[in-house]
Amino acid sequence: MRWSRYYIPTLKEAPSDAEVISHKMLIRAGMIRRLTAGVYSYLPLGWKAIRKVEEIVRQEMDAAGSLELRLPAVQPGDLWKESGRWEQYGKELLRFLDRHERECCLGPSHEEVITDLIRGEVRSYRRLPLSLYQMQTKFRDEIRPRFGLMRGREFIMKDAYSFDRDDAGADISYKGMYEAYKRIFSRLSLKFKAVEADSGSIGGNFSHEFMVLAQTGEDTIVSCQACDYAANVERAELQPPAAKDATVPPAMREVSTPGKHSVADVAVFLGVSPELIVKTLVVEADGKPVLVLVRGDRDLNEIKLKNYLKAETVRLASPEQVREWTGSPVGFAGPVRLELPIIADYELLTREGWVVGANKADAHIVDVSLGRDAMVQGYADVRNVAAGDCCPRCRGLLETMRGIEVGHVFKLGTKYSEAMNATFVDEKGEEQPIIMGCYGIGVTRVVAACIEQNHDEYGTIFPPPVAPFEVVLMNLDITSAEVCAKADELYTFLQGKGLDVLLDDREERPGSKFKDADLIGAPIQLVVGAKSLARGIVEAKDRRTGHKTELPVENFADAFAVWKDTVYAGWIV
RNA sequence: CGGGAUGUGGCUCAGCCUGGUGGAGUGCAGCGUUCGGGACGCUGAGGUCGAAGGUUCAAAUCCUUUCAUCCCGACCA
Repeated sequence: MRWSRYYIPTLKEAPSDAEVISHKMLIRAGMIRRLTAGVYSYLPLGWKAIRKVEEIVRQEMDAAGSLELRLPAVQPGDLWKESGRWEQYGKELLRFLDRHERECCLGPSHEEVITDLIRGEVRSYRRLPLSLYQMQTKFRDEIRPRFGLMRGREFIMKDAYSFDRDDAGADISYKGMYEAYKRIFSRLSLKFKAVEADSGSIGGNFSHEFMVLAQTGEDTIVSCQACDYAANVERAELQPPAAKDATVPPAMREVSTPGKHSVADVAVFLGVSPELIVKTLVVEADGKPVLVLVRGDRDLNEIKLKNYLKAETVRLASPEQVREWTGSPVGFAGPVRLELPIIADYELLTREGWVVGANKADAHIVDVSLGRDAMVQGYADVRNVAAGDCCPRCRGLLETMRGIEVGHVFKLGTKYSEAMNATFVDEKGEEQPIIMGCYGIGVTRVVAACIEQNHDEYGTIFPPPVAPFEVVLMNLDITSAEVCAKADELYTFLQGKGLDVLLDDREERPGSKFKDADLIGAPIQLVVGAKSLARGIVEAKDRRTGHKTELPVENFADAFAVWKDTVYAGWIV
């Protein structure tokens, strides 16, 4: 491709509403433009990167035996009522009425549609197992879309679905997809980790997320330094404590803590460590109050709590509810003398003598023994894992890191097949529900994740498999017939080698060409100019390392081949 | 949905407090000088100052409403 004929509207400055690096870079490099909140146009360069990701995904899905198809984006509300998600999904489901006032939605995922398709077609065990996938635009009306392609309301996703006769078959399908995902993200040169995850509203009982490691990731993941345990912090478990300090404190007593309603304030005011304070969280579980106790320096994990309580909805109570239920403003709730269900985190078993809220304004109680002074109904694992905790598998040390969720594999089981009556007839002639799995990859998010993981102050640095152009070939002297001839010759040569080459033949000064080449992130830059040509060389730059090499014009083919291999080898993760 | 902020040429922003002929940089078009890490000079095009209403002799500026966008939080696959 000749740059003069291509369209890459690069910008010196990023729009002020772009927060994260990938968002800024995608816009500055002329790859995307925003239409409205969370909705972007993919410009030629951006679309080219997306297509490269799609192609790798497609190759690996095909290799894993999945069959590509294409399902509708417009879906009837009735189908979603059958699965129960019409009510469950909430406002994130983009709904509308058609001209006949029929309820419709734009698909945020396609479990319903694919289950509907299969239940009408697959009737016999002889047709199973079956695996189908598609690349499609998904619609999720996020409360707060942000970070460019990272969390949009409209985005491209690869979603695959497996259908099996039994659990053993479903396990094989799941494992197959898990392995395919590992190959995909490795081929994309991403540093990633597969972690155990909560399965959320899609349903099912077991899932793994594929996380691209990056500081700007929206998810926190924990991993064990000793074994291969890794999990989303939403899911990561903690074992009950092994040891317990049974030292009983002296009688509890109330102390005045005027205006000190945060753990940090109370700790400073009383001169104690936050680890000695019990944080009492007032929670509304299915409309009813529950007190949840965690150590002052810990965070409540609402998903664990929800699972423990077997509740439909769990949320922190409003300040009004806190006042009504505990008789005190937010910040002074406590477990002493309160007739509400109380759940405490396991960690609170390790010692006694806590500082707790007194259920009245400006007062706390010290030397509290939860066993003696409060009515704790149950101890459970309800807090977030933090760095320094013990691995639930091997008791090794856990560490935390940030990740961008780019893929998710679920074992759905029979959630949808039972709700929607998708069955097959087995060898014995008996009707059985199909066992399902579903597997997603956020294609557009992968592009953003690539940039989050690979960039510098000058622009994006694309891994070769994702780069819209692998080589930018700069012609610095377009008025020189000699330079043009050589540039064109190299251009043809490189294309002949199967490389995606962008020949910068624009009427621009060299400085602009260098800046633009850095910005769009091609892993290889080649420079042809009158000066270098006079010396018989072509300048080559490895975009990732910044190293420059001089390749001889004579015998360029061999020198380039060797050099290119070393550049690409540097990308292997 | 709660809290905070911002809407002024394509982009980044000043002007608003204290009302009186709408600005700069960048980008764009033309000409000239330049030409290996975003050159310089001159000329030019481009704005219903987010929208509506109000106050006023006069509104980008003050008031009200509204829409949009962003940030924090809550919510959530």
